[in-house]
Amino acid sequence: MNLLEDLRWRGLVAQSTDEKALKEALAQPITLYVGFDPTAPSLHVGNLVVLLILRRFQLAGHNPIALVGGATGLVGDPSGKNEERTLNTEEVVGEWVTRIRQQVSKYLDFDAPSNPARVVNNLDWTQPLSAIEFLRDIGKHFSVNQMLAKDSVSSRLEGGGISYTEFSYQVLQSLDFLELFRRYHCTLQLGGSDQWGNIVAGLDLIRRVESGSGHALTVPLLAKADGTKFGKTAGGSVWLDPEMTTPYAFFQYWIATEDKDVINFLKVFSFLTHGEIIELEKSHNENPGARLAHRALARELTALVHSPDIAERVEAASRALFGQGELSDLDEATLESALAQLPRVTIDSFDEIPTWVELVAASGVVDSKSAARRVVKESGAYLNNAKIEGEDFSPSVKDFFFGRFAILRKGKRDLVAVEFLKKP
RNA sequence: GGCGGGUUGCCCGAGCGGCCAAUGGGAGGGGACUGUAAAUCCCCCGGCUCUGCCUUCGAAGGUUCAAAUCCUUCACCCGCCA
Repeated sequence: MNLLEDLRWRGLVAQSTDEKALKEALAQPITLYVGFDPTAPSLHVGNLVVLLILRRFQLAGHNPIALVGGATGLVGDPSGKNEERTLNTEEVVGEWVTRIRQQVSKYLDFDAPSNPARVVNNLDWTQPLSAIEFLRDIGKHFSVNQMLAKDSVSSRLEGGGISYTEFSYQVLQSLDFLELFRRYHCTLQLGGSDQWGNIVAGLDLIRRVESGSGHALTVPLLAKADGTKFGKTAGGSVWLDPEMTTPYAFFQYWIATEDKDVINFLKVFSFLTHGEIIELEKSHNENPGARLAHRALARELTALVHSPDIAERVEAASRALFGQGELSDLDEATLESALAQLPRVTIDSFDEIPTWVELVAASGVVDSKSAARRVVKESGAYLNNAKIEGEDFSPSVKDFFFGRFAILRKGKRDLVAVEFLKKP
């Protein structure tokens, strides 16, 4: 099965330019790129879809380029947005560029002998351009009529309006494609399906300026089976940065995937073979309660995004803490390493142990003490897996395993470690 | 430039001098049932030193015993006319 067929099997093809031509082009190694605009300090799981496809292309022998939008990030892409975005400062965007550059690098191989990856920043060729050059050399090739017809623009004209800044975004992105075509003979751009217009605009520019041709391939915007947004939790996005979403929380996010989505997600995100996925699908259909597919998904992705080592630790923690067994049966080392994955609060004395409410509020698992109190009132508060009652309940010394650890739980799956640490 | 309409809690959206921390829906949270799933049902959903107090209804002032509700100025949005 070739790459394109594999992508189709995984449900990763939304639209492409002439399929036959693309297929033929892919018979030889080509150079392709995907752009990531720095709109946050980290990429999130939604960005992972396209990023992993880039990786799939590299594994299939093609030359991947990850473009970090140091320039476009300063302007703002109107695609898929119904409102003008507020601009971030150059310093902030610059900082994000650095971080995302590193992040993206993790998924690509820069030492591949025949097809090493590249990371580029479009600020490099956009910055030196003067306004006059931009208007004369680039702008001249764009028809405003066509620009206005683009979905991203026309929907905004009907709705909240659009600034000249965002209106110009497609020109900048087209320029990127042209530049990469010139520098590296990059002939394919991948992106989410909302990027179609921008990508095709780039192809037009390449045709006009260089009489060259290239291809476009877009990926469906990933949605959950129930139609809600993918990649969001109560706390916001699921980030790739371990400082922003801990590996444990990341693992938990995947393990809590709805049944209806789990096989699809394995196809989209995992590098498991078709055979392995079909096998998991079978076992999942026969015995969904065993959650084998969920576990595989969570393990694969945590290993990929964080590391196999971290994935193993986090999974062990998950098993220990959610296992059928008694917490008191765990040995100290197992418990300690499991708890290391959780949000934690420390106490330095057993004389006046804070209340359950105070501890949970301090952990950040709830937004306020009121919220924590509510949980107690609604009988969702647990200490070491036993339900507690009363807003002023405090753990006592005997509740600490090995004199060191107690585990608070809010609801079904939010755990907090309380650790006793002697004052130095 | 003129005339009119709007800005409410995470989102949508009622309220139009006291009974308003503010109807309703969605999102979110807890419980029951399960499998750390879905569906369903019940409950909750500004904060705190919690029978009370504090801060919220675009911003700042003002009227009043009392304002999200009235007045003034400012900002932004949306219509219609020029």
